[in-house]
Amino acid sequence: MCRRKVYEAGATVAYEQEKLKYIGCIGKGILRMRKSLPDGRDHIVGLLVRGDMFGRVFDGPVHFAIEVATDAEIYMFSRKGFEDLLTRSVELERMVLLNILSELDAAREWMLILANHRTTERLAGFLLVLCRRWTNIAGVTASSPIRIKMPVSRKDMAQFLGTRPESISRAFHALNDDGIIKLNTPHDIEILDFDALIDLSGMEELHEDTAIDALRAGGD
Amino acid sequence: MCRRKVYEAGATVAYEQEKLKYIGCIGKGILRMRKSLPDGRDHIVGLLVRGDMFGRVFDGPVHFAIEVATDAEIYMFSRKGFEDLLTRSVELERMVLLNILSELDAAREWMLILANHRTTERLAGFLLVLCRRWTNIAGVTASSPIRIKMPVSRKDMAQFLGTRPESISRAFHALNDDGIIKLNTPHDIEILDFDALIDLSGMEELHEDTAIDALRAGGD
DNA sequence: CGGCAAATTGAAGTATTTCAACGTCGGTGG
DNA sequence: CCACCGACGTTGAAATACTTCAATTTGCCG
Repeated sequence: MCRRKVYEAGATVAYEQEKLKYIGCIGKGILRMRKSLPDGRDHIVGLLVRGDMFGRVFDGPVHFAIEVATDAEIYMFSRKGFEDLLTRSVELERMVLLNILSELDAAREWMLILANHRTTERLAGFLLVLCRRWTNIAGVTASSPIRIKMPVSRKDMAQFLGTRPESISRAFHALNDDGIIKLNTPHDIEILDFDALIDLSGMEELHEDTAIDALRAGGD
Repeated sequence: MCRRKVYEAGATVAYEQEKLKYIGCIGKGILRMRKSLPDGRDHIVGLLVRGDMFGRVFDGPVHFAIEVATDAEIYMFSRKGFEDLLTRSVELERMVLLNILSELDAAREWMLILANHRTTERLAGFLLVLCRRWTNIAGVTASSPIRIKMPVSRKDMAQFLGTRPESISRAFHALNDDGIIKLNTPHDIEILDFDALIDLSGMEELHEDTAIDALRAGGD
């Protein structure tokens, strides 16, 4: 009932509006959720990392294309089998419910970040989410200082944050010049000042966040 | 186990990070979900209308303040009783799960709208969501043409769409001057051209949306 | 080493923010 | 009943930030 599949970066796992016959669970790697518009514009709606699931339970087609950003390992459950399993196990159904609730939280957090006016503010929020939720998963190393192996291109970040690659680049270098981050290479980034990032992003509650504190302890 | 409460516009039903002892279900009126920042900025994260619920099932505190935008009627379920009920009824738990899934969809749709660059584009998306999901609920009248009694202030819209009240005002008048909407008063708006709104917002899939078609039929 | 895609930089054009001022509406108190 | 006040919406003008387009550099892969 469960198969393991390996994908290479650039592959497409599911297309928009496709009615998937399976539920996917990410074991390794990073996937993009992409929404394409007929006029050529498109947006990255979210990223999926280890433990995240896609393919809708008890419901219609997926609304976004699922693409592989970095080589990935995915566990596929037959949709029917999975639903039967859920139906028989109340505990499992509750776990799935809690999982979806936390995805909802994450989506609302992204909305807050996207509502920031300036690109540097949105980028700050993006980096914080990367650090806080994806430590040791998405190329975030809890070293001293914290080091991020950025898993997506400037263009992907731009589409996600509602701006252009050029603006992302300028925002990165602005943070770099202010001593808030250090750009070793375009995809190798160190976080030097978490509090400055938090102030920029407007996510004040992270000043007391335990996950961030743990990183800060190593990073200062 | 279920109590009905009436609130006046401006009241606060729940504060940020409050651990609610109940689950709320909106019967009438509109509520705002607000995130306040210590530095004075704050954002509207979402609106709640009839049938929407708040207060987290099987989980932690609410992450946003819940405020009353227009006089509202709310049904309160004791949290404990509600969870027991869910535990006993598989069907009910599944309904709640589906409800949360559609909230997740809605949040991702908002993310797409917020990722638009120009204020008029984001406002167009906002108006479409109002029409499509809240017909006959949130002051949207399925007349000919469609008429919206806007339930929130320009400032609230600005905070939600990540801009300033002045820009919202200019965007409204830009749409008005282009003949896409008609501003009777600041809060009494008619939708004249759905397709133009859809093109602006980038939500192309709405060209074939049945809910929009129904409105268009009355409106053209 | 060569070629290509990604990232960066510069400069001009466009959109938004900011600050200030004005108009309108609804409610209050004289 | 009317004048006043305050909140809200609108408008204008200057400052700022972002987009756009073009050119250049960097990094990666064969």
